[in-house]
Amino acid sequence: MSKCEQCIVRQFNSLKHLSKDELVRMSACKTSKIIKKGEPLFVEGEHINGVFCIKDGICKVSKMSENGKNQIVNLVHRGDLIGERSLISDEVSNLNAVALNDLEICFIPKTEIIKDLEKNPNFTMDVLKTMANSLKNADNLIVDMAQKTVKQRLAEALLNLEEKFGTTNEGALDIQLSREDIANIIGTATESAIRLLSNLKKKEIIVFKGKDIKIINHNELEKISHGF
Amino acid sequence: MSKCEQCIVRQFNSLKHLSKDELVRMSACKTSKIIKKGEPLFVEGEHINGVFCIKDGICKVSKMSENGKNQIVNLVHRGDLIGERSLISDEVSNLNAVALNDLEICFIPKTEIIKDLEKNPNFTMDVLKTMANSLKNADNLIVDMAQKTVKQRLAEALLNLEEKFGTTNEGALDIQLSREDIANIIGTATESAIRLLSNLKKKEIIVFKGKDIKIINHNELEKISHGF
DNA sequence: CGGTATCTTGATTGGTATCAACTTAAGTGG
DNA sequence: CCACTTAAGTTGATACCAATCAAGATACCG
Repeated sequence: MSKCEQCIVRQFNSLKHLSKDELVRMSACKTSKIIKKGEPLFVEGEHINGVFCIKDGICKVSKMSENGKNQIVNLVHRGDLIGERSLISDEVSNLNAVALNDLEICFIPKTEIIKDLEKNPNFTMDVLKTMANSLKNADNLIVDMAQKTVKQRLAEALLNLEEKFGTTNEGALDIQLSREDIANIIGTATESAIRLLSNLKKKEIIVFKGKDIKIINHNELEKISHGF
Repeated sequence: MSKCEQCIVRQFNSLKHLSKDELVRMSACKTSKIIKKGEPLFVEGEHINGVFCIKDGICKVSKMSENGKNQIVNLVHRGDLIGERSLISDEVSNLNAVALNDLEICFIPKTEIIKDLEKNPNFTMDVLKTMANSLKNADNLIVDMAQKTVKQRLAEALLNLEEKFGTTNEGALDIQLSREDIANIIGTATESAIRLLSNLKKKEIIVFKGKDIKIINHNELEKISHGF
């Protein structure tokens, strides 16, 4: 099994602030796992009791609404930590995490890492920073959901996806989402998302390359997301 | 000027974890202020550089959307801290805070309290806990905004307001909100909010007492918020 | 080569925003 | 105290957006 202290991925998240000693200790108690595409990493109501560090792959974080619809609240990928909240509160998870493609992750039990949270202020401060940033993003998302039209939200989502996940050699978004996933990101019915995507294609703002989506006219998409 | 170490309000937030010494030091550099109803505590784009502790009154925390509409993302009151994020990041505020009624607050400069954040793990952990909880609430709000109808959101908002702010002697919500404020909480046009409130009144689920709102039929309101 | 999941398009319905007119309430100054 | 002004609340009519239902097309998989 690979060692935490040699893991590159760690550089991308709060774990980079752990000392050599702390990493060795962590390495000894962590477990690695492969989650297949479509399989859950954890589900609503589950006790997580630790954090997951994503070594490879993309994971959709979602929540069920009362009417049975799935809302994706975040997409996390290589380098991200997930489940930090379980370190702080003993509540069960309020979110689902499902692999969007094959997922390679490490699980670090709460019992181990909690010591670092108490004794390593650099680590704690970084967790705090990450959480503060998530909170800011969440506030922005609330405003968008409440005030923007579905069309605007789709345009914005496409731009955000490109910024976050980048593009392939051919210029397509480097993330594969079903129409349903896209609908669940922007919070609308699948058919509505499909319809709007199809409109964007007609206007030659985006094109479909097989399963991939490629943005051609960023400028226009930007305009749409701002309500023009 | 009153002293932090004797302040009751402190018991309600993370400051309760500070030591006597820390409080004395804090007391020496804090400033007290009265913000009149309708006046801003801080606005979007401003450098806050400290935290506000609310001694009395209610403050609406909102964010402007691109189309010029105001979305209320939180209501904070007596005992709450606001501006914690300014301790962690040097970014300007992304939110507005406006007094809903006359507001009595203390301001503690970042330069002072940042030391406690670095050296008092109990305090840091409580800030972390508070933030984790805010994040959970924000996720829930995202799902509600994305998936619930305006009618559902109004019903839910009324119940939440009652739970958070309690009721007066006469059983009315112990918070005075304009129709516009209510609309900005649930993320809809003012007229839509008015219409729905008026419907709830017709069905004798709520009544208006002067400026106050009183919930009579909690059961029915609960049902509506769940989509029936 | 079926069979199933995903995708796509059309028609219909209902919810919500918007615009406009009006009523009521809340100051303000004479 | 009244007349005036302004803000806030209310209601109706209309148009637009998005959800839903239904049907068909395309891709995917054993």
